[in-house]
Amino acid sequence: MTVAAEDRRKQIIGAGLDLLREEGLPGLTQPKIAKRTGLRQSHITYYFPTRTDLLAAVSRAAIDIQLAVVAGMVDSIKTGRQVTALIAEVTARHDNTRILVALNQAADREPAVRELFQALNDGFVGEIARLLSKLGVSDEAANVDLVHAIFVGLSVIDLATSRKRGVARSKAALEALFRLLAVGGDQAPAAGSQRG
Amino acid sequence: MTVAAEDRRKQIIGAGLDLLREEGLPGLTQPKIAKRTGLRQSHITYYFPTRTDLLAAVSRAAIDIQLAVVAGMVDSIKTGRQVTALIAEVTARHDNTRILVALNQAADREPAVRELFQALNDGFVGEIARLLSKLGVSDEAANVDLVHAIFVGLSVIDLATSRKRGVARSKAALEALFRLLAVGGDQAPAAGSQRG
DNA sequence: GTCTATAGATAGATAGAC
DNA sequence: GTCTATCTATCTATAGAC
Repeated sequence: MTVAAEDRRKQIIGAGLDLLREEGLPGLTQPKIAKRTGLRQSHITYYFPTRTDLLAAVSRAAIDIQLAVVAGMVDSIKTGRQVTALIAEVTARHDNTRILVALNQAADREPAVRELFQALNDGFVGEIARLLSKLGVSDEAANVDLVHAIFVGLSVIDLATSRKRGVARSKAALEALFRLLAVGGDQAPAAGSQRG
Repeated sequence: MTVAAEDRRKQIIGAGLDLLREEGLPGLTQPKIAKRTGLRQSHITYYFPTRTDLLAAVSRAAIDIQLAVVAGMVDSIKTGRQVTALIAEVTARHDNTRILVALNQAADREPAVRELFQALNDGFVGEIARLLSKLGVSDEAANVDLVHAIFVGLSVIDLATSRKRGVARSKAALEALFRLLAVGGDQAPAAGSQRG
């Protein structure tokens, strides 16, 4: 495999990621990738013989991006006051959510992607545990799964909803959760905890 | 519009719902509906001239079902002890989640469905408020949105994940949530609250 | 008003030229 | 090994028969 070929593979995957961001899984087609990369349609088949191959390659890249997003999010959080605003902002990034939903959908249909998706979930869980530790909240499994679920749920709901103040509403829900976690986690209700 | 025509419309919508349950949005095609109903493909176009018409009709029916599921769930809950097991069970119904995800995806692309989706969310929110009241938990907006997002998040994660004990894990997260809500909600930590 | 046959668009994959 | 032209499958929509 030459250097040029490897470049083209990256090009194809990059175009595929952009399509997932803009249109979700149904947008990931050979003709659309061909148009964006300047390659011919049948050329995509050459580098990725079957649709499953293409999907797996793009999914791998998408998962890396998702994990980088969440890792960056956790890294940038220094105090408990920032956490809800930062997560709420990410739940409102529809391009990011479309990738998440596309991966989810692909995993539901393609066993190959399903296995990859496990890695994404495990990575998410690890990062969230790191976040909770940072905030001084117990990182027991149930707490981690709660934060994971609310992140996914808020993202998905926001994608399909055009309600006003969507981000503010997500932020309020996140504040409610983290307030509860702080109170319940160390059994010492903080008298001055901010109320949404 | 004759009675027979109305029957066929219902048949078509019914077949469409089954396809959403089994394959999600990409499964909703005229040929597949035709096969299941015994009608010809072009017949589907006759009753629903464009794909958007068909999608809107099926979405309407799907939303009714989703609301009925959640209303039934809330109705059947008598005590706080049941709530986590019941919700966890619903989050593991993949056919139900596929409809939810399909609606979400359709709403992201089709303005017509997007509007309908608002009704689903409003209905969800109303039912969850009713549930929280029933349980003696404050039904303030943030709490309702919190439970809503957790429900959606757990459902979506479970759909694409083949982890062992998925339901048990969802149940543990829900138990943690409702324990926190009960404690934080009425400011009176119940000493004997069960731990997951 | 109801239905059939056919057209038109778009997808993924193959055979074979260079 | 790389690329082009072509083929088959699948989906939606239309024109027109009954």
